[in-house]
Amino acid sequence: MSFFNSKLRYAICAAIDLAMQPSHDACQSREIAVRQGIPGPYLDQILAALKGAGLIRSVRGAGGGYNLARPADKITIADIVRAVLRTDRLFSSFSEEEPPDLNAPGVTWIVRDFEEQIEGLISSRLASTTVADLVNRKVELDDSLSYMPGI
Amino acid sequence: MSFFNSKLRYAICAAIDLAMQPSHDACQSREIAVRQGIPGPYLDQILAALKGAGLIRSVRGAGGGYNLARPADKITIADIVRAVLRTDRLFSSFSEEEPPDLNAPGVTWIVRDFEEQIEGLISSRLASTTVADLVNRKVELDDSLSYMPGI
DNA sequence: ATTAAACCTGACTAAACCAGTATACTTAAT
DNA sequence: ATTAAGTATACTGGTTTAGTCAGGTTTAAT
Repeated sequence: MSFFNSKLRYAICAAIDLAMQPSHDACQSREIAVRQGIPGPYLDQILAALKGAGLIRSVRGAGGGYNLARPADKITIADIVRAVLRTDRLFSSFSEEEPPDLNAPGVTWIVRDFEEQIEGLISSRLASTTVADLVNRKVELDDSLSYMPGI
Repeated sequence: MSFFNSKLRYAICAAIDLAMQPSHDACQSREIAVRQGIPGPYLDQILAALKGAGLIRSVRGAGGGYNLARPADKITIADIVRAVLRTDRLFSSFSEEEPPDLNAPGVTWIVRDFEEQIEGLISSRLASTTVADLVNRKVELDDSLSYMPGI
């Protein structure tokens, strides 16, 4: 079991890739695909989803490409997940639709309630992490690895 | 997207159901299935998985049935998930096998690393919640709902 | 000894989902 | 007009999900 699927991972990678490019020049999907090792046509689908959610902008035609639609610190991972899933909530909520049976919340209800607590945990982490955070993390790691004192 | 699948939910329900029965009398799978609304033959598979992991014990033959193998506060939800998944780790680990490339941890690595942080969050919650906790939660809710002051 | 109630095993299946491919089309710059 | 780029949608092989089903074994009660 792993938490993200490949589509989600690709989408996040693509967003980070765009965030790391010098701004204002549009990035072609082909370049992103090569840099990040994502199958070209599959990436196109993913970029379409990101665009549909307004996270990236595109310029069509020759010399066109993609750009982030907002600063990287205004795009959360939760935004990306929602975009790829084409939904406006991360998890299908249950307790709102099915309030506990008065006098007898079934065992099932208890389990779903617990499940939603975990989902809440996940959601808040996804919503509090931005693309910029991940870019920073990469830069930090790059620095700490290339500067090796004593070598 | 929802976090548990139905098999997992059924397994947790079954464990709670067993925990709520007066101890020492074995519980038949049929009874559990009816009480919790779980398809009979499917529940059998699930109980087999729980038994395989040593979480429940069974007594065969007429008048037989199932019991928790340990006190409910010694069985965590993580135990149940591992049992149903028939694996000994909740999530497939990545960073142990693939350390970051020295001089250049790829974007992919950063994403997987983030993913594992989330997985850690989930794991610790699953491991710190026991079947007894969920039983208690049910009892609390039952009480607070049946005692309605002013009615 | 027989029987019925229970658990055990493994094969099977329809539907959905995943991870892509493939194809045809639109748009814009040269 | 040509070409390089994004857009849209259909398709496909493989896997997973959510079960079902048939048959076998064990045990307790009669």
